[in-house]
Amino acid sequence: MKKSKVETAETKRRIIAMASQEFQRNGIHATGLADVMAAAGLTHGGFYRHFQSKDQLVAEACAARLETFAEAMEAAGSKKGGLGDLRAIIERYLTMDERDGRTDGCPLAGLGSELARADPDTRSTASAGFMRLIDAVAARIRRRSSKVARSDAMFALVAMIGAVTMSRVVTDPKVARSILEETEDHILRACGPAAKSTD
Amino acid sequence: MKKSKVETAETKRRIIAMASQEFQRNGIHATGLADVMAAAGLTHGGFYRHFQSKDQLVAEACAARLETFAEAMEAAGSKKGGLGDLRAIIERYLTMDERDGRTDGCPLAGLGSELARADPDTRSTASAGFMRLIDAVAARIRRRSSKVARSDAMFALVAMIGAVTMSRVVTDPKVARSILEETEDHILRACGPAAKSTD
DNA sequence: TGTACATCAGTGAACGCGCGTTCACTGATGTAC
DNA sequence: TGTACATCAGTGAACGCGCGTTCACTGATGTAC
Repeated sequence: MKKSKVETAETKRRIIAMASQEFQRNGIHATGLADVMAAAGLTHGGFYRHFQSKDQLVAEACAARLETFAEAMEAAGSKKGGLGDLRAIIERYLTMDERDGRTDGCPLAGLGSELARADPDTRSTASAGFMRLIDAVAARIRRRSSKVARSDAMFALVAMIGAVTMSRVVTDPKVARSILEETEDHILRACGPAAKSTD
Repeated sequence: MKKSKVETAETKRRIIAMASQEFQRNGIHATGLADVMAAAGLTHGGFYRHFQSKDQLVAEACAARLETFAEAMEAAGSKKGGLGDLRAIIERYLTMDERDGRTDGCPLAGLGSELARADPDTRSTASAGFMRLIDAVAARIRRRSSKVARSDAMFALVAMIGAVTMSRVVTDPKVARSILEETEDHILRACGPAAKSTD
């Protein structure tokens, strides 16, 4: 039962989408290829018509999710017009919906320590996504130089990634919420329009 | 070959120490019990004389490493006398040695996304360790109220955890170093003695 | 203090299971004539 | 346009492997007398 090129591409896209969802929910190591293929409505045997290895799927799923997530961030930050709103981006990231997996979450927070041990391809992909997110955030920070804005954006991102991760580690939802809220306050104070700065 | 109580306790301590090391290096999922037992100089069969399950080992190893790491932080922050030095604590955390596993690393950064999916016991243990680290950092931050100091300390910690995690994801060591250095600058600016604050 | 016995830390083989990967096969599709 | 054939996406069984866990066994220890 050969499929048309369009169908084949659509199937591959669906496998990647399901993989990215399962990895985000259960982690990379804990997600089996059979789980992913079943979620895509296929049997596991067909996997190798589309990918050379699980590692390749991990890299492509990571890239796809970073793409989706970066678009969501850029959209959230552009709603209010002008240079865009830093607060809107941060509020989209630091929510209980993000913590509890009710949004298309950030793979850097969801898979951070697993990505740190992933193969070079996946880490390169994740690095590129990180840089793109930095640019998206930096575009909403007004500073004398773009270098300073990028530095502030990088800091805001690592703080958000750490905050979402720790909000998930912590068992008490109230503590989780306060981690997210306090982080938001601190980032806005450090990087918002009125922040003191070295520029 | 029954062992004395002292020997048994020492063996268990050694298993936990080796486990904490292997988990930190390779991740929880990727570390097998046989690896841990071999590192402790034992065969895998004896594992269940000391633990009920791998989950229990994970919880105890996490607790042990957090204890060690918190002590190292407290010691680093106390060297220079007085209330202690925030900068010394941050400098101990945000180093390439920490990134590359040449120190007794922080399990919150090393295992973050895996801990977020761990069983409740392990997450409770990790939460308690996180709170202890917050206290250690807060003790080096001068603010009008201890509540504000704790809030600043929490923020400094999530930023450091995110920074170390991302410094490991990123493939280029120069980028990794700059993430660590810029994060240090930003935290000192946000939480250091001269920081503007809401208190 | 000396003897007999119960305890139990540690060994190493074995358990069932799920993993990533391979493969012979099927049959609808795209292609060549 | 119609026919014959090569392609290849997807199936489902099978592969070797390592996992967490169990278990019968060993033998040095602690304990009871």
